[in-house]
Amino acid sequence: MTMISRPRPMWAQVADHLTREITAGTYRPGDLLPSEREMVASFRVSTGTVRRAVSELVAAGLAESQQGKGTRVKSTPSALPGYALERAPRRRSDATLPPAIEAPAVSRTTLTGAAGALLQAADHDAVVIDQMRQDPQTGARIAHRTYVPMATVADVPNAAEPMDPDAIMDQLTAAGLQSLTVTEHVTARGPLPDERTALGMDAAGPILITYRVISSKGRPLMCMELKTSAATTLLTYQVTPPKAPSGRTRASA
Amino acid sequence: MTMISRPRPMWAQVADHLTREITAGTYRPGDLLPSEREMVASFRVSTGTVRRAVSELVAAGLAESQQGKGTRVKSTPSALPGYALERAPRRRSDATLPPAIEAPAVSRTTLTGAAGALLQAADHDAVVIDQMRQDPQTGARIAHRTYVPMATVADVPNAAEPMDPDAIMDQLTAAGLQSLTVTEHVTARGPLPDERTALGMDAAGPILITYRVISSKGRPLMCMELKTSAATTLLTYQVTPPKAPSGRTRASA
DNA sequence: TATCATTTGTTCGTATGTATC
DNA sequence: CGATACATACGAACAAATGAT
Repeated sequence: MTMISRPRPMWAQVADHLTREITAGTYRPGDLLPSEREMVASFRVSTGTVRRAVSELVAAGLAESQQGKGTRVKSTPSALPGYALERAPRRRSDATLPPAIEAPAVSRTTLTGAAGALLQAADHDAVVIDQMRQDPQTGARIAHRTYVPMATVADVPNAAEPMDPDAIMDQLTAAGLQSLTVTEHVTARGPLPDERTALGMDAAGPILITYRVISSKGRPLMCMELKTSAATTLLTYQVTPPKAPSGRTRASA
Repeated sequence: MTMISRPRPMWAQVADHLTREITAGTYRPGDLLPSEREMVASFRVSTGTVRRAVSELVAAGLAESQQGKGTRVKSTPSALPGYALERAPRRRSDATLPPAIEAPAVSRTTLTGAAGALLQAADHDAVVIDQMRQDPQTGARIAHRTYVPMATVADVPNAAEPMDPDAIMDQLTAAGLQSLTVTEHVTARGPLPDERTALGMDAAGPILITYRVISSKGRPLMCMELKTSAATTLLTYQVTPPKAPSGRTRASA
């Protein structure tokens, strides 16, 4: 049982508590959360408070409610959506990131969810490097996280050290890894209460998440995750027009 | 005053009503919406119902609430966020869209919000072509909309007719427009209640929105908007690794 | 500075509807 | 059919921020 104190809204505290229990594995994917009535009893709060907390989890993609059945922990928290819409981008221009406002924090975790799926290394261990960044002009914050699987650390010793995102490619090629490809995935979801505070999101609204995966000959080497408030950030891609429209003037669908 | 019947949840009906009044101009950007108490009185519903409705508008980016002041209509509904994060994509692969499941609907509106800003033609008139698409495998729905400003219609007569997105580039080059560039913008926000039904979103969660702008020599010609449920769709971009890392091995930040 | 009315934010408790098993 | 669980709706009270008096 976790203590519930005053200043932070009680619905947020309940949501935090459930989030911790889910990420800690107390409730495993597919499990049913306690029913609303049970939580009302155990947390000693009203139904509205519990409903608000659960709806935050659902908005964040951690759980799924269904009338008559219950609220179930999502099979893979923040997993990848089923339908992949591939876009056709081309031109290169330096991927500029705003400056860091904190020292990088290095830790180690087990790969789960989207990062695990994209790195094809679910349940494997990885080094994660967290660094908060902020655009001086607009104040927009970006939570930057790099996942480096242990297999990559073995091949590229420097990879586990915090470095500028632009310098990573150089390190990989210096380590002899060839034919590097980069794929970027974009998705969005509602923020968890603690993500909202970390990103300094005053208003409501979802967060944009991009995963940039660097692979060598089809083997994923590392993954860089970018979380920003969708309300303050616009992702922009330069795209090539379909190559030289020679003769194929396709008709309407 | 709009009639409020039963089957659709009352909070959704109130949200729909407010959305119509905002888009119709009854409440202009910057205006305060009626206070919760006033709406409770005028709609004859409870405070909770009004709060739910208003929170939907806020999540969709149409309005902004502030304690002690009121709820204000956002300066530009679904406007562009301030901070632009430019990514560095490269490789081309055909931008595949799932098949259409409805006949295209053509209408005409005034450009506002993000589309108006991106086309640099706010408050100008444009032809809009709506077409719902659906992926057969996953059932993911995509609301596809093309904005063709009247200025472009004048130069490219066929542009105002529904056609396959891939064929548009051909039409533009056939009309003599040169050095075409394509820029794609990605953002996300909470869905309006009617968008949620249109996209068949059962669960909660935000929608991903991409704007693909085609320009000729810096002049925006048209804009294609794509709205999908973020829970079911993953946007994917192929990106070029920074060109030939010759010697510049940048150190950490 | 202090007070007050207004407005949104939070929390409570209850009742009813509806899907699931 | 009944039990369970979430969804909707109601009404009340107090807290906290705001702006004017």
